[in-house]
Amino acid sequence: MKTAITPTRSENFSEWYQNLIVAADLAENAPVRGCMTVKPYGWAIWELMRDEMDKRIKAAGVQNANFPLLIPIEFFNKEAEHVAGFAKEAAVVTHYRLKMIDGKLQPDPESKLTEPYIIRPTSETIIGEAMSRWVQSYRDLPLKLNQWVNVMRWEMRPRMFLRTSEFNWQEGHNVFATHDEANEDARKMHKVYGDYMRDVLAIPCIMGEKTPEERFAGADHTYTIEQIMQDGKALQAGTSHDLGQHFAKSFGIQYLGTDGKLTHAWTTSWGTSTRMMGGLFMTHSDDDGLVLPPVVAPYQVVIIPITRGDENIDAMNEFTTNLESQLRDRGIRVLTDNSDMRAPDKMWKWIKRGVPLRVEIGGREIETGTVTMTRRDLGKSSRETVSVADFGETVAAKLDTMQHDMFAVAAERNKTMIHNVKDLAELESALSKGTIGFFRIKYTETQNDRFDALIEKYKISRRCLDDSDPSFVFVAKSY
RNA sequence: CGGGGCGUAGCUCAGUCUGGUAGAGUGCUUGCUUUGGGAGCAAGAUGUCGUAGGUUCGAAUCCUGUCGCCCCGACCA
Repeated sequence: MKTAITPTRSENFSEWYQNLIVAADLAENAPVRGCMTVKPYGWAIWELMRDEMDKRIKAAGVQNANFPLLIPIEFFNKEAEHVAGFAKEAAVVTHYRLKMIDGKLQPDPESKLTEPYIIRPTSETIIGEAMSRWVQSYRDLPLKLNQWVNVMRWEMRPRMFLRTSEFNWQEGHNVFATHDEANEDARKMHKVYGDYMRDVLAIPCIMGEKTPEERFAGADHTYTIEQIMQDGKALQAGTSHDLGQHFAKSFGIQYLGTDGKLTHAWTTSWGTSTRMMGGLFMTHSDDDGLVLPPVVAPYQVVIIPITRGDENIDAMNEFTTNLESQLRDRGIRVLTDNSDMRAPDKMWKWIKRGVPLRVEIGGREIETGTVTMTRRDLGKSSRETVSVADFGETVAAKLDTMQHDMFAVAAERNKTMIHNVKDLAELESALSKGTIGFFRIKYTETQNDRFDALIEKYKISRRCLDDSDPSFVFVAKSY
């Protein structure tokens, strides 16, 4: 059978993924190394994802703000572990103007900055500096801030959406009076992320704490959301950190308590990025292209008029206008594709872009007052004809069902991707046989040289501890 | 940053070994016939052969430099 994307997932997953991005018109590689240009269709998906996440962040009592793109190097120096984590991938701004030298525009040597700036890879430091001034008294706490910005990390091996040198994200930074509150907050935002993945992106996740080996540079605890891709690899889709007092001490974030004593505060930070889009695409899509859960589909329904040139265009327009308004009244995003492409080409275009429901309208439907529709996730076999009178209600119900079905299908697949292994021997045996997915093993089994050798040999890593029993750890290959 | 591969039409690539006026498929444009899961025929347009230099009567082709991309490592929120 001919598929819209070649190679197929089973033939070559990573090439399939790259071709998917092109076929669905999501993004392209930018002229700047490691960076991508997100195209309108891709960005429309991001906007829906972002708006939904923003709503949930605000519901958690967080306010949005905006901090500078450039961070003084000295700020990075203040937290030793943090510097070590990001120094190797920092882009540095050293000059502030250009000059024509030998017919070429070059940084003007005269404009060299005495103190260079780093383009933010994350903003703990510059926000920490602000917090040290904003937090004076216990009355200023808790302080909860978030920003939606782009950041830059000089990646050696970029992959669209999954790892790009520049990416967009939200980073939340909260301050509390006590460690208990801070830790509770880190866990709370972790849960916000997990709920979001399930309800909005229809992606089942493994949620848990990072082991000390894998936690964020400068954190006491890192809580992660790990997704399982169709090829069994892990994707870290969001993290929430309990930063202890590290940044508070480095930046002097202190408050005067009711006891009249000056105490260092406790901070958290938590982020999700455009990487989530990569996870969304890799989780649900198939060999014919993108499959989007209705909640984040720019067009939830596309109406495709099938014309032969001999029908009454006015009747057709009247018919589709009625259908559109039925959907708009229910807040459903709909597009009628009146472009002059041939009908089969339109079909494939919207299949590749993952539109949840395709509606076909031709002379047959107009005559009988019916509508024919097909679900993207189930394909041709789900083609069904309903009466115009029930259209809006049927569509709303189908979109809702589809959102849940997509989660269920992914959850079912995840089950087959998680393997319990009792010791290293069993783990190695599975890996050597090419078993894909996550392996659940006693954490203590991974505390030795033999496990380190397996990491080296099979490119695996500890993804996170099992939330239901933290003496177990999940191990997998990752993106 | 190491190892390998590749830069030729919008896209995928042939042509390079063996130097001699730039090619195919697809897409695009136009027309007719078509149209319910990727239509057919016909006509047409499209290039600084990544880039800079060298060798040569002559370079996509040979030589040197350089830039970029992909894959595999190393590195990594």
